Amino acid sequence: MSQKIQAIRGMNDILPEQSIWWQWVEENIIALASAYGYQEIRPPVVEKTELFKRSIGEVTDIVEKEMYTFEDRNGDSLTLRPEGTAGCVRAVLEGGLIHNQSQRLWYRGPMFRHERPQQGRYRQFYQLGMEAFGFAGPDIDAELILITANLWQRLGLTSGVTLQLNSLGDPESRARYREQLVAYYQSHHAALDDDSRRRLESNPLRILDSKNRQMVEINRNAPQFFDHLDHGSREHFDQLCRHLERCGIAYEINPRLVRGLDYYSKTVFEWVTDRLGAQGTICAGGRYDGLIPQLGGRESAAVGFALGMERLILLLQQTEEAPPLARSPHAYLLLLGDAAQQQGVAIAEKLRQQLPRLRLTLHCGGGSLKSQFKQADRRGAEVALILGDDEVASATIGFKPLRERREQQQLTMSQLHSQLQQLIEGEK
RNA sequence: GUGGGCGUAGUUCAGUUGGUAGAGCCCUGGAUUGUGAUUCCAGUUGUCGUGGGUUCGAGUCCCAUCGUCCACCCCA
Repeated sequence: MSQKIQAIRGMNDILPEQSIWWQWVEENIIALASAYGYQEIRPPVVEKTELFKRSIGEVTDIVEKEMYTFEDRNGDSLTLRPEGTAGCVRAVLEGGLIHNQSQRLWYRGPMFRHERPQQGRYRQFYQLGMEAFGFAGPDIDAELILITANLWQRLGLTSGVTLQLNSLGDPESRARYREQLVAYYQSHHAALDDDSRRRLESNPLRILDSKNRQMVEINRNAPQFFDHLDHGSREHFDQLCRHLERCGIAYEINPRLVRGLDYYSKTVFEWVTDRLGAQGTICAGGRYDGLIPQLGGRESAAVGFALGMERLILLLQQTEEAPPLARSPHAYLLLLGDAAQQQGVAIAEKLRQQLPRLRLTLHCGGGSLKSQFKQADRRGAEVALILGDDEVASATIGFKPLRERREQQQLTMSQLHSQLQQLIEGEK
């Protein structure tokens, strides 16, 4: 036997036991998206490397060491997308979708980052994102947050997640604040840990978010961003809070909430949980008005979020008592004897043609009736349909309910048709 | 990139101071020659992650390597 080939580290198979959960979550998201008037957009998984460098920021960890970058045959540098917003903005500009008009869009799909895998973090991971273009006010910020809150509700996630909010201000006030912060930390340089000294160069705002206990004291006395917020951003933020309050959405203001990606400004938010180990953020987003001109478009407002599918599903699996119901077959057709085996495929196909919504599994491969019944039961079928020599001779089919106490019946084909129809209409 | 835990059947795991590799579940067949989910009986399943070393003898001890999980960094 030759060597087994394994999947790549951090890139997992979603097996049927798991895909039930994925389908359930995705069905809810799709329903919500259309309920709020968002349309799906599907940009490619690969883009020019330059796109991510320009949008995410040259000096971020993602761009510096986590991207799957390779050279195409013609020498272009290409990259597997590490996040969804950049490609989405590129597509929207290229397609002319935000030329003098607004758009509400959503996307889903795999993202790639070369990081060490751990709980809730993988090299190929799935994000679901929503982006709104051309809306400058806090109403749309509120709408996006409400969509996520609505999603948790539909998924039965009534506790364990909290909403954190912050404002990063406009670029000018953020730059001013950044200067003050750098000055503050430089005056306490000796007290900083190694990570914080490094962040002082790369992303000083991140120091505020340090997990190191040693940093708690020094961070407490650091200048507060809220004191440096420009009037417009302050007003925007206050109105967002009022909207959320009127909708009964609880939130916490977290002045240390900073986004890793360069393009954010004004509103930022995160949904966090303490039930997933080190990966507490299941959904994060914010406003990025500056990104579109950065990618060559005309000045335009933009706001969006992304949620991590694996993290959300992990959390749901810890919270829900039972997995969502699988779409088990309505009927399982058992075949016994040569005559039945010869006709089985055609009979099953005819039933599916007549009843398009019927979920019918055909027993393939023969075996004893007993073992065929076992299969029917294990697949979760509502009824077993029995076709043997007797049935072929009398042009009937045996109909045995497996989930309720009812006698087995011998039915003609037209009786079978109406029984199956009842079964289909009987669900939900 | 850094640190720690763990690798034994499809799966969950046991395996004594080093002495011929086990159990539950799953699966297959039978008890019932055409009736599942309960019960009883029988049966299949292994490069003990891989390579090397110590030893009369290694799943067990040592070294290396790979994989995996968790954490740091960073992020959804």
